[in-house]
Amino acid sequence: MPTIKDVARLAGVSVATVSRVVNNAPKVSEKTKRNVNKVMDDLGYTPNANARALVMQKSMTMGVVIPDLTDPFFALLANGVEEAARANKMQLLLSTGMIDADSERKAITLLIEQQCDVLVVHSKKLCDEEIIKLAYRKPGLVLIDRYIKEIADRCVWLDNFEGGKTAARHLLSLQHTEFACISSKYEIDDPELRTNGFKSEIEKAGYLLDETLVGYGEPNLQGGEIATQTLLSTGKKFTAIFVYNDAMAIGAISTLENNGFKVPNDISVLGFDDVLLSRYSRPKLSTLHYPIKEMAIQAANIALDAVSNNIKVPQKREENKHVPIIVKRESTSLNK
Amino acid sequence: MPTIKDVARLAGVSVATVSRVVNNAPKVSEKTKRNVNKVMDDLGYTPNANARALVMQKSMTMGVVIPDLTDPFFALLANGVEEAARANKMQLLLSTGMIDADSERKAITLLIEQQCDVLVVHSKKLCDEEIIKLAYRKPGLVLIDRYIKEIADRCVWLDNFEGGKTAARHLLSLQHTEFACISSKYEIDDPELRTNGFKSEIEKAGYLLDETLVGYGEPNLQGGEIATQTLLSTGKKFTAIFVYNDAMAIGAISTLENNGFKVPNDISVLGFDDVLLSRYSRPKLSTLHYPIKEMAIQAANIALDAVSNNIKVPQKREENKHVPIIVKRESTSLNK
DNA sequence: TTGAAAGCGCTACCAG
DNA sequence: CTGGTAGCGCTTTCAA
Repeated sequence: MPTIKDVARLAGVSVATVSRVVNNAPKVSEKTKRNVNKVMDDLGYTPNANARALVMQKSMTMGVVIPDLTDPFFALLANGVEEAARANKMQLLLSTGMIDADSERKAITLLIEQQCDVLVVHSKKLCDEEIIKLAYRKPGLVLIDRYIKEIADRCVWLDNFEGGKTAARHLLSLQHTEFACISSKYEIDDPELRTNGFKSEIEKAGYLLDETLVGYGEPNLQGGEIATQTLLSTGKKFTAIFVYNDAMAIGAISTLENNGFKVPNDISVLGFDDVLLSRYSRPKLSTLHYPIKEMAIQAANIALDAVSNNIKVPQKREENKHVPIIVKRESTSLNK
Repeated sequence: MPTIKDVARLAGVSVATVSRVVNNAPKVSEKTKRNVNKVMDDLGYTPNANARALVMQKSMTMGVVIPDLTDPFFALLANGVEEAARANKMQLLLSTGMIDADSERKAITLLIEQQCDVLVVHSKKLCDEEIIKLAYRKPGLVLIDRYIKEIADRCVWLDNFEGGKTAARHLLSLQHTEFACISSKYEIDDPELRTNGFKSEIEKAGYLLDETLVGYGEPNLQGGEIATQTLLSTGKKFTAIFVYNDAMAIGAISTLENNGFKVPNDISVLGFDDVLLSRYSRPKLSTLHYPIKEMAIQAANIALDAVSNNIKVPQKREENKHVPIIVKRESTSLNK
């Protein structure tokens, strides 16, 4: 690969001049500019971003850590960060770290080594203290999808409890009174918060959420199918189910229909997330929209602000908290 | 951020020594090693990958360019590259470049500037010559999902024509004789190749593919719905449809069912790609498995070989060509 | 087993 | 408008 020196030599100018035309700095004569550009073209010269980052002390690079690219939810999160990167002429680095604290830590470390200026991190397994420490070390690090009080202005998160309540309100407004709920067995806060929010609003309205009508499963199609089967096997009646996520909800619909129930006529099914899947399901899934892409972009922008120490307006915490909203499609309807 | 010098100073050793313990080079006494490690810990020192890349002349970085992260197909491609990167302790850089040649070129250039050692590129719009030139400049660049004769050993691609034929054979074996086909209106080779392959095999078997029973649409749910509506409006009879991709196929099923046709009982629907979606559809979609993740991993490995000039065994071209295979699920069945 | 120093490719400052 | 040069953080000889 040709370097700036090669260009300088062939163009008969100094490296300083080449640098100037590369970054089109003001004071270069048209003539030399043309000349240098030509040489660069001939040589197929590309500036070395590493060298530049080294001297500039910034890499124009934005990192994101997510558990898994194949999960459409996280792909959308990455997509948001990528868009923010592109908008700021930065390059996206991506690390995946799932399952355990170790791999999450490793993913973050790798990105820090690469000198990412900003870092949008999705981490569920690293403990609070460790993340707080990282956040202090790295001003451009923002946490997404998780709330830690001590660094609240560096977090962008969803109010899952409120989401559960919103779900309940939707179903209640459709005059349902007999509810079931499917949750995830994964050990993170979200499922519990959603279920509790749902339950609290149901009870506030004077109804009950039967303990045995709360099912659990892996947060995917099959998990939804199995959990629904279990719900059905209680023999208890319910006319509406609130499901942890869209994938499980689609599994629920499938099992329900296989057992002779029509969705939504006999039973309404409400998902969560509003991923692509929900629009592809038949009936199209009613769900709660999780604005993950917008949240990702916001996270990136907060980080960007932090590093360019723009007056560093400490964000109002409330603005970093998001609330999912109902997207009513076809899988929920009036109870009759 | 603390640098190697800070560590050296505080540990009372030279930077050379620190470097040795960071890279755990052999000849360092246990004692200094412990000492230096402690200082690094206290300081929260992280090596600067840019500086390292600069002197080592390699970045331990793998780049991938795809059109769009939100498309599950491309997410899976990126996922494959990411896995290869992780397996080789490299970091993943991702650039998106869709729509036009310009943005594809820009995406690739960005990655080259970042000094990615290997580069897996999905590009449909850049012309052959330009890609060939890039491939010569950059030994670690491998093209995925496209075949260019001159650099065949740097390409990993799918035989779309053969895929169309496979689709036909599947439907033929199910005793269908009246066919329709839905293609994509996008201006790339793939749709045409698939349709032509399909047609050729149908005709070989002595049947016809009615020109008016070949529909076109955007390669998404809605495109499939609209195209199917058009097909239906011809009033002509068909018992099997071969659809360009899974998203459109699901749209087709939806429209078919809305018009009173049962899938697969009245009409069989066959998709292409075998993305996640196909398992979430009801009936579950029969489709052709496009091994994009494996192809991505292979592409990364070819690139890796090329840069570490491992005897540089020129790959057998045939090995770089992949053929989709039928995944029979529920949307296709015996014609009766 | 350790240290000194050159140099990777680039930017930015200071001179001219 | 242009050139010379220090130095970004690191690895890697070469000496000690």
